[in-house]
Amino acid sequence: MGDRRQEILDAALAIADEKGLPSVTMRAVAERVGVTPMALYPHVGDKDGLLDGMLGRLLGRLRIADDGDWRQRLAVLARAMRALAREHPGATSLLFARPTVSPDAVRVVDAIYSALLEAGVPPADVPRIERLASTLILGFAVSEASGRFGTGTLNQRARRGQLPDCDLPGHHALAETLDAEVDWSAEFEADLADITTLIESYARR
Amino acid sequence: MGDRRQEILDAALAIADEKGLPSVTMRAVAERVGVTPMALYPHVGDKDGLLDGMLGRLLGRLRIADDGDWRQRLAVLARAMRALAREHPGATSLLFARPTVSPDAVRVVDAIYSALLEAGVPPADVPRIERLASTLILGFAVSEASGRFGTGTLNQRARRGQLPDCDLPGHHALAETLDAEVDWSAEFEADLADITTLIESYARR
DNA sequence: CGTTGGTGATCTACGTTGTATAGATCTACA
DNA sequence: TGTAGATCTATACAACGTAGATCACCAACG
Repeated sequence: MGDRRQEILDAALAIADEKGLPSVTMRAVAERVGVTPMALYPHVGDKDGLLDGMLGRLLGRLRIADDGDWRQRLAVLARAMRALAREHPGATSLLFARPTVSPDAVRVVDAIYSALLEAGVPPADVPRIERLASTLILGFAVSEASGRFGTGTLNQRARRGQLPDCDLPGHHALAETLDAEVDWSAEFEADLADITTLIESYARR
Repeated sequence: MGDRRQEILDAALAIADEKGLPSVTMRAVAERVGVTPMALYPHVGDKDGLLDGMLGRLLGRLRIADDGDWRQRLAVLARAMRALAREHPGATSLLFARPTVSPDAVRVVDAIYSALLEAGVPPADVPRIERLASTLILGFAVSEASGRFGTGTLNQRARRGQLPDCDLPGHHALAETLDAEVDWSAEFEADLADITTLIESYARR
């Protein structure tokens, strides 16, 4: 029974990957599964249920390492999350759109709790630091996948050309830096390093 | 001409605030403005254009302080962003959903650039730190508005009850901490302080 | 063997959505 | 007075999510 459900969710994810989230309609998913639209309802309940299920399936794919130092575990988890977002850019935007409390999501949160505790963060600070870290990691992944970070050099140039320069002193001062291409993987690693040092600073109290 | 457009966008924002984003339909907005649905099209172009316009109007409301120390300016901007998100929770979810490059958005980015430069962050690091800070601030605002952070104590209890405790060592170890109510304003200020110290650490190189 | 219950898929239909297209109305200037 | 441009309206259509009724199957029991 859960077998069919997985099949449906995977079909929905595939459609989102290929043609974008708006193309994920009950009819399209049904056709892909080889079934009538109404046949989906016993399995996912609802269109919203389908989207929630997609998100759950996404988080379910996250492999949670349980070996190694807390730094390694955190890094592995973060990189896996980003990889997932790049693999499924369409579905990634759901991460900030709906408040999922699926078992898979809780499992991920728990892994971060454990890492923070092992690092030595005071228990009273752990929930907040977890939210900070996951917001940053998820935010990065979603921003990268949804294009919020800008789609490259072209965009940067267009940005500056679009408005009178005199109104944008910051952009003006950074002109040459902004024209350089961004290595997003390097940026992600740098952010991860910043999170790690932040955690270490909390552990030293 | 832009007058009518503003009126339309404000009507759409009002509907989103009152009845949620899914209730923002062309017909509902038109009725609120006192006009036929098709009359909206010359002004917003499209349904997506309407949503983009709503986001732009939101960012346009952000007052950007130009007096005071960079710390103060950053803090004022961040708090204004959060206040805006709490005022318009429905429209806030658009922030991570669509890659807006409106003049207003660029203005905000530029304000952060200026603050970072004044703080003494090396120019090569400024764009990344800006993305880090804005991702965190926006992520917090969106998470709070959309309920991703969990809706309170009830939710935390439900979370732990939902799964076998043995599988969740982190939650188990933090049991009493997780039952405490969260002061979201205090958490936001703490995050803001963490961002500030991070910026200072980059300025010291 | 026939009957029964329950599980899942199907068929049809309805209201709502975004929007293409064509026509109506008003303003301003010659 | 007439004409061009801008703005709103009327009508229509395809696609969407899904309620409701029906139907096919298949194990279990008499």
